[in-house]
Amino acid sequence: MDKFAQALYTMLFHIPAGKLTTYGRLASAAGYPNHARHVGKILARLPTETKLPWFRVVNAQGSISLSGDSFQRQKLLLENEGFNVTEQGKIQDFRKYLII
DNA sequence: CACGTGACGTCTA
DNA sequence: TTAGACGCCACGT
Repeated sequence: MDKFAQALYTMLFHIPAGKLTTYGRLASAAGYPNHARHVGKILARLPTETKLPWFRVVNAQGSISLSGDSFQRQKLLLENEGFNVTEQGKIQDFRKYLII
C-alpha cells in the first residue's frame, strides 16, 4: 500500500454519484502526473466488493477501458447513476460530468 | 539488464 | 475529427 494508492483511494471516495473523472486527471490530482497507467493497475487490484466508486473513472476519451464482463459491469453501474453509455462504452457528454 | 505489457495520454498529420 | 505514432511508468519475466 504505497502513498500513491492511498491518495488515490481518498480521492475516489470523494467523487459523488453522477460525477466522474479520468485516469490521467486522477493521477495528476494525486500529485503524480503521467501515471495514468498506474491508476489502472491499482484499480484492478480492488476487491469486487469494494465500496469505492472505481467505475466513475474512465479514459481521457470518456469511454470504458475494460472489456468483457468487467466492461458490462462498469456500464451497468454507470447507467444506474444516470449516465447514458453507448454499446461501445462511450459516455455521452462526459466532459460535463468531470469533477476533477 | 532487456523486453513486454497494461482499466492511459498527448501530438500530429 | 480521427488514426497512428510515441511517450510514460511500475512490474513481472
